[in-house]
Amino acid sequence: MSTKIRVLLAEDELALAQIIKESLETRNFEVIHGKNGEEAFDFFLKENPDIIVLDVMMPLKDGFSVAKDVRKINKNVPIIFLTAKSQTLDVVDGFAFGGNDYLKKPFSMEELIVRMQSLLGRIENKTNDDTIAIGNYLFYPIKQILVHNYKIENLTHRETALLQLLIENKNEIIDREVILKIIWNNTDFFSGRSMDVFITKLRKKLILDTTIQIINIRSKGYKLTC
Amino acid sequence: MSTKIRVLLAEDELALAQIIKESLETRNFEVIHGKNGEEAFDFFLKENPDIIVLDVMMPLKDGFSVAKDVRKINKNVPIIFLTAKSQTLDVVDGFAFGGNDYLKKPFSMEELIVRMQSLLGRIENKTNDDTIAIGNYLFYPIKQILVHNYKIENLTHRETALLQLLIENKNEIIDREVILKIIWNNTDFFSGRSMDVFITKLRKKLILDTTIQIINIRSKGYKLTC
DNA sequence: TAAAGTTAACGTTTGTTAACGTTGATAATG
DNA sequence: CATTATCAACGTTAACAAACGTTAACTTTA
Repeated sequence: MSTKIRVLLAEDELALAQIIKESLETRNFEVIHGKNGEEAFDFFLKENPDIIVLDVMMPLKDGFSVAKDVRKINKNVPIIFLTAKSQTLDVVDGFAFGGNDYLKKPFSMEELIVRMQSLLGRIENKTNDDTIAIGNYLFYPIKQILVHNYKIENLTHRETALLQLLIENKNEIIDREVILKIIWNNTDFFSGRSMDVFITKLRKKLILDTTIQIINIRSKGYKLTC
Repeated sequence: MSTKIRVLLAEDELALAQIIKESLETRNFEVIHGKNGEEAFDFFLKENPDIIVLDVMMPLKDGFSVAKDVRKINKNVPIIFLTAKSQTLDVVDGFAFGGNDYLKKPFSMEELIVRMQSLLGRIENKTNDDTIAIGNYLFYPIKQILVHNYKIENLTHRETALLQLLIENKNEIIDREVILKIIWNNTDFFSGRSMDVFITKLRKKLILDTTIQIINIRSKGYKLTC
């Protein structure tokens, strides 16, 4: 199972396609580019991408039509439409043809990535218990290791326990006291200092994906986001 | 913060309604059942559901009519129509009345659930606290950052809380006292001074889009506009 | 006796307090 | 009636203390 997410991008404006492709590649997506609807559909059949981004207006075969044919074969792969028209009708049509989201041009890369991650997120995080995906790391609590791009980083027991607690409560604040009670079984001053040290250690070991952050909420606790 | 998703189901065929209700409940949805259009609309007003599933043909008030009235009050809640007729015309009408998707009877529960999840996923991402567009900034309350043109600006917890409150009440005045009570849990003189400081900090961090303004209404409170 | 975890020391960040400047509404004055 | 005085509300900056981050020395554990 490769960690890179494979994106099929169907876009006839080559300059735009290039920009999107490069932006996505810097974020560790693999991008397959079809220059028109037919080519895109061919690539879909051959490459089995994880997510599809379709321009609506394209030569040979429009985006809606591609989506319709894709859905005959695969009901799950997320589809995002890019549309220059802003009419509601288009948007509605997109959903009717099996799209999951749409973006009006012009759009920012941030927006596209957010939407993609949202659609992927629902599928992605269903990995099993002894492997947890976190950003573009894989975390194996039982083995006490973090894997990034096939490179293994060993974790100690305390590091593992702390990271697991943070991941189990991803995007939520965990009170300092709660962490201390669970992992150190003790909320005194020195345990607090110790926790700080381990937070530092984890931040260092997670530095290869900058989207992962362990955020401190002063006087409350910590929150892991990605 | 993952409370049950609340579904309003409007369906006059009681046997079918019961099947849908039970299926959804086993999947951890909470279901409110209206036996006709009027009852359904009443429930909508009282219960503020997360998603609405409307049979089109119902006594007293049909599904389209319910959708039309719902949309007067709430433009975001996803609406799915159930229709026995298979004409495209109906479908188009459904979208015209503000529906987001439709299912032809007979349909499988799997299909209904997939459609529901698809719509909920999208909405979650728009209204949910993950990403909020504000002017040409993107605000990520969970990550405590503001992004402008790919440039990241870190926010502290207080800054995040205050900005989120302002954005949630965009274009409306929030009373000083309300802000102080919610964020500082305290309305004394010093908290007031502290709030002033944070208003200044936010204004500075939002300076890259001059259309965004935090306006003071003397002796009342603040209003964020953009 | 290495490796893991804790303690200690010190640097950095965050939120509060304080001091003072600016603005706007109302009242007093010529 | 226009001008000025006054005062409270708000804005801005900086100083400060507490919380947190980081590094390294030290102690414990397997």
